[in-house]
Amino acid sequence: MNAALQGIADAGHATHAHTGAWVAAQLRQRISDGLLPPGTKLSEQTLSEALGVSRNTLREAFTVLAGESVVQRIPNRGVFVAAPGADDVREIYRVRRLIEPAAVLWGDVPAGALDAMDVIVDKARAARAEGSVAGMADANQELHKALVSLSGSASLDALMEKVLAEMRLVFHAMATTPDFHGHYVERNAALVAQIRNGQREEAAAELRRYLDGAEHELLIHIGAIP
Amino acid sequence: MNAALQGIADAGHATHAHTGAWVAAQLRQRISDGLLPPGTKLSEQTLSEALGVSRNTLREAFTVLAGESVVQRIPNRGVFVAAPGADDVREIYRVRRLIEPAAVLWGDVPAGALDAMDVIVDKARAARAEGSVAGMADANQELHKALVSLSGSASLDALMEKVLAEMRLVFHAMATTPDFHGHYVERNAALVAQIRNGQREEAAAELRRYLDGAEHELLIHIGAIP
DNA sequence: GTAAGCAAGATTGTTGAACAATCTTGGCGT
DNA sequence: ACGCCAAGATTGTTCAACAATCTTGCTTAC
Repeated sequence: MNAALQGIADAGHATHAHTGAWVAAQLRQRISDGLLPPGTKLSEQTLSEALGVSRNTLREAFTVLAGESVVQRIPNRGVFVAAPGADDVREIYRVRRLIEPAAVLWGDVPAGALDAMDVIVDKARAARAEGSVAGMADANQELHKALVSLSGSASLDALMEKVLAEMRLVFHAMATTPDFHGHYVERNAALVAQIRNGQREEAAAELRRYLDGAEHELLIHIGAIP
Repeated sequence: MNAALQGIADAGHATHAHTGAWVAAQLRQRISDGLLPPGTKLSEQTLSEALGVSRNTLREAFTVLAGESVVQRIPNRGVFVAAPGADDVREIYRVRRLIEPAAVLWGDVPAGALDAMDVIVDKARAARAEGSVAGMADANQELHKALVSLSGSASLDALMEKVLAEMRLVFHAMATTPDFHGHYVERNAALVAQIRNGQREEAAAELRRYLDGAEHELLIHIGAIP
């Protein structure tokens, strides 16, 4: 049995409203944390035994995760943890480059939203100070999620969440994880300041340049651009 | 058996790669066409017999459709065709008001895209000339889908498709279906002309006003605004 | 007469087993 | 080394069963 699956069965086992949804959540977490790296095959028999659920219920969870593109289903071959490639990275940034600046430009900023973003920026600075790449990555994702949430739309929040989950898969697929985020800590801070000053258009334009650069850097690192 | 289900079993029955996906497609179609109106209960036993599939496979289809918000699942109560309310309408327009103008503003316009839009506008005019409300509604949805596709993003296309499907449910839920779209035919045409002229910012701003008005009109009609 | 409470029936949630279809693996022969 | 074929393993789908929950209709008390 895969070591990453050990102990899943022990975690809170009270009767769950929807067992299928619970199984999906467990797998989503394990995948997001990198315990189940991209490309890993998720065997029905192994997993159903490890999780203590029937194959049917597990397949329901697979259907949920496949709908979220967390997992790829190949007919008669099985289910694999999604392994995003260069095209997926480009698609991720197409989405981000559209909804993030749009939320900055047209979203309304509720009281406290900017303060919350400042807290996130401080968290990123603290992580940088102690050299925590993971901490910076988390803070970065948190900030960009907060930007999209200016839209006030749950659907866009969900789309952004899906996109960021795919970003985590991209990072997990990389052999070495250099510090992409260090460069962006202060750029994020400047962005928040611009929004606070009401310079929406400038912030949106800057954010688009920012995302262009980030995409380019990432594509170079995964070898899609020489 | 519900009359809307008659004949489903007869439609092309060759072995399907994924029966669950096929069942989901059948139901999605029936719901989108209004044969299964919002609020309809989808009984597992009835449907599994009508479609000639097992309850397990049907439940897999339900999981897919629930993930698309086409259907609402209430634990131990069953599955119902989604019945969007005023809040859902507001959410729909939050999304549209963000991604449509953003695609107009920042998308790149591939050769032929504008001509394709002109064709759609002509289709809308023809539908209006012969008084076909359904024809105008279809053309309208097609045009706005084309606007979002300027983004070049499959994810945003999918989100727009989901949103428009929800819009159809809203219309199906209305007792009377007045002509919302007649007013917008020429406004759509003007929008395409602005894009053709390179007046992106003006087009985006106009589109936002347009969507504001449409949301307001719809909310009034469903009685959410006095 | 109405409302609360309860029992019987129906529906959903989950499991286990079974079988067909397809894929993978290993050995075989050329 | 290469292709081919049979055996085993895995997935796709169905069926049957049972527990948990909901619905319905009846009874009973006030």
